[in-house]
Order: sequence, then structure tokens, then C-alpha cells
Amino acid sequence: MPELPEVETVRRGLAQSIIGKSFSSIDVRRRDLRVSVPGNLAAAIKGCRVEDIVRRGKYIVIFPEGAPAIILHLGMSGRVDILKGNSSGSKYKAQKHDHVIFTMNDKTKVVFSDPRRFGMLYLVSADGWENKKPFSAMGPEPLEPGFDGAVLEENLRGKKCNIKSALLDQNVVAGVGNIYACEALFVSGIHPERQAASVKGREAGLLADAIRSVLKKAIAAGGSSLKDYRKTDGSLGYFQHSFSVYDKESRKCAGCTCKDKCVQRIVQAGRSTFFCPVKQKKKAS
DNA sequence: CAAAGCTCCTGACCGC
DNA sequence: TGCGGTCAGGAGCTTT
Repeated sequence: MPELPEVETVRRGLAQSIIGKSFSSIDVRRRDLRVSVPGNLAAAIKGCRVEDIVRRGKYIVIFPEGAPAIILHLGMSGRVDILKGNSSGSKYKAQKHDHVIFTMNDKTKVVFSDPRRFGMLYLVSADGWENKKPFSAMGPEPLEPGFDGAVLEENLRGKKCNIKSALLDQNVVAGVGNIYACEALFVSGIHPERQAASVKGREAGLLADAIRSVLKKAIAAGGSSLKDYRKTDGSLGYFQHSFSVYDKESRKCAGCTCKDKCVQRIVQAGRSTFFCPVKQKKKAS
């Protein structure tokens, strides 16, 4: 379940390994992902030098010089493996779910694999990319300076759905998914069933701070590896060991002083929510 | 416009 | 051991 911290970890791995290098070949083994991999991918980027790689929400955007931007989304089970040219790259043999393999001019291989094929890899013209499809309406980056309680409150205004579901809306805040929505609500002491628009003022500030701190800690840990997620060198993230409530049904919450087995699981908008009913209050404080 | 429901997909897991 | 059923979940689409 790659969310912002996992995507950021992958972005950093990519940036370190391929910025300044150019694409020498692109092998598309399977096109039918969530969005079809464009037929002109190889023709569009071959020979182009990678200038920059940025992240917006859960998307990675790669900028090859003089070419369209490559939009990459890891979906549910997507993974990027980087094989250094001098060693592992030459021994690489494509696995079942390796869909797109980029080979750089120094033989480094970038392998995009995704068993469930919820991921996406497509091209958008680099000029004005931020104003196009998924990005134009996307909410603020929670780790950028402009994000605070006032901004969050504004984006929650008028929302009648519960706060947990609202946090999953990428137009409210970018990059937060199921795990970190649960974790941030716990840290801020807000009950997941609270009406979204009722979270304002001091509480909106607490929630914004909680989102930032949880995401920062997760990035520092290299993300959370539950099933499929790996860093670009194949190693595991380890933030899953630091979850306060996520996937802890009928167990103790972080720093628990409640009766034991306090963590409850409910389903909201078809997604699991984990929370502590003792520490997360239904009434605004 | 908002929000809920549905869909895509496959590996993992459970119970018999 | 093997098989069928269920689940997970990001985002886009459809329905209400």
C-alpha cells in the first residue's frame, strides 16, 4: 500500500540512481495496467537524459530532457527495483510481474513490477503538468511549508462525510492513504467517525501536525512494508513496527494506558479503520 | 457538487 | 493436499 512515505522513498532511490543518466532502452512487457502504458513510451524518451524526479501526492514524476514527463503510480502492489549496471543488472531475468524495464546508458536497470496491476505509467507533456489530470485538483503537499490547520480546515469545509474518509480524498490533502489516515487520527486524538467539517480550529491544527509528524517518521523509517512494498534496493521499510493502531485490532494502542485490547476495527467507505475509542473522542474538545 | 457504491487485480489466507 | 471463498485497497467511474 504505497502511500506518501513509500512513494517518497522510491523517488529518492530513483533520483539517486538515474538523474543525469539517459534511457538507452525501454522494454514494455505488459501494457494493460490501470492505465495502458503508452505505445510511444520508448520512442518518446529513448536517448533522453533524466533531469529531475519529483513527487506529487502518491505520484512520481520523472522529467527526461526534451521529452514528456513520465507519470508513475505504484497502485496497491507496485514496486521499483534498481539494479546497478556493473553487477546485478547484467544478471537480471524478468519475473512474471515485471511490466516495464528501463535500461540506462550505464546499464543500470529500473524495473517496474506490479502483481495487481493497479499501478500506472504514462506520459504527460512536461509543460504545465501540474495543471493536468490528477494534479490540477489535488490538495496541498502535507510536508510543504504551506500546510497547516487553517488550510486543512478550509479543505474540510462543508464536508459531511466522516473525517477518516475525507483524509483519503487526495483533493483534501495529497498522499495520505489508509494507514497514515488511521495513524494521524490516533495521534491527534480525533475519532474517525467525526464529521469532517467539524474538525476545525485547534483540532484541525492538531490533525495537520499529526499528519506531518507521522509522515516524516515513516519516511525516516523508509516507509512501511506490509506485503509487496520494498525500497528500490529491495530492502524493507520498517515503519510498520511503529504503527500505533493500524492492523492492531484487539490489541493495545501505542503507549496504552487503556484497558487492554483497546484497538477497534470498523469499516468506513469500504476501508478498514483502526482506532482507540479511549484516546480518540467523538466529541470535539 | 458531494458522497457512496462499484470495479479493476492477484496473492495470501482461512476453513473444510 | 487442494480447492473454493474472502479480503485488501488507490483511484476513477457510475449512481444517487
